[in-house]
Amino acid sequence: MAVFLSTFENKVDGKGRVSVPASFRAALEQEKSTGLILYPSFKHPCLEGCGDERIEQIADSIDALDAFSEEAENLQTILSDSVRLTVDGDGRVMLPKDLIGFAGLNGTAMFVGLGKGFQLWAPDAFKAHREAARERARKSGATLRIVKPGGGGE
Amino acid sequence: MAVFLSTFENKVDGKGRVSVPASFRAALEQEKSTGLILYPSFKHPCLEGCGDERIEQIADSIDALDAFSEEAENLQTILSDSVRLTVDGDGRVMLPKDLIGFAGLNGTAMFVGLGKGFQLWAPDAFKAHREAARERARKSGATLRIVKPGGGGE
DNA sequence: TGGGATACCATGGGATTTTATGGGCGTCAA
DNA sequence: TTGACGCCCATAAAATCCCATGGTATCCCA
Repeated sequence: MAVFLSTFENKVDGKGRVSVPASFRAALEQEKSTGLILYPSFKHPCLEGCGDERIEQIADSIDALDAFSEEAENLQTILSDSVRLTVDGDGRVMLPKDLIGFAGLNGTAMFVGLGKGFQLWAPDAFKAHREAARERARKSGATLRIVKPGGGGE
Repeated sequence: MAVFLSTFENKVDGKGRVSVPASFRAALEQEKSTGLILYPSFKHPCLEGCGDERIEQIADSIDALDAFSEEAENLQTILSDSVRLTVDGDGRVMLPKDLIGFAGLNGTAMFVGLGKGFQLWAPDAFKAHREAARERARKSGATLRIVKPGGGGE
């Protein structure tokens, strides 16, 4: 199965183009995605990315709901905020201006692999986010040590 | 499968013409639609749009209902109010005046991708609607998880 | 094991093609 | 004849393609 791993820092040029990391392209091809999907994250100032598969699943799921229900409308916002980008011959995509704005990208973007999907962050925002996550991990790690003494700590 | 994604803002000229977004045209062609279908939404001040395939599904669904029920009669108005528009050589359609009036279009129209179909909104009305929907979507994160169990993504 | 050759990748800058949009002209019907 | 509508053309902006370059990792062979 295709997996997005590691973190890559690539440049966003004046035209809004970024190189998609080679390993991400390989993962996309493996799930037969001709392009990739991006949409603004609900939780963070970053973009969520994935292959075609996931969007089609979402579209199908919405279709299964009562067509005019509020629930369907909520989910539809994902679709209306999504963009489908095609990877050009050089392995790059063009980021729409509004998404660049949403994520605060300014010349550089970080591709963060999350397994079945990935995220796109502005470097500073990502570092802050990562620090916070590590901090939380460290604290919960302390809790774990208390629960299981004798385990190897950090 | 054809999927309508993203949101586009195009101009409606004095003749009532609008360019259909290129990616929407591609989706329509993919499902071999000779044109596109529009009908007034009965929930919102906007127009609902789709391709041939979708309208046939809707017709079938209505047909499956009890023929003389009130529900069936209500839904049948979708079909009687529908218009089929042909896309001209430049990728545009002509919006009938009554539909322009219904959606309150005034020089600009927003094409909103919703997966199997799409909507046409006046910009101001759409922005208000989108804000409300996003807010609800944010609060109903649990619902999103139900859509794709085992899937993830935050 | 070292050094050179090679392939791949990220990136920059044009050139080319697609889109969106405005306007004009002819046809058909009221 | 007048307006509505279909078709064609022109244009500016934007997206897409194509090629060139430099750097880095990989491979191969001595």
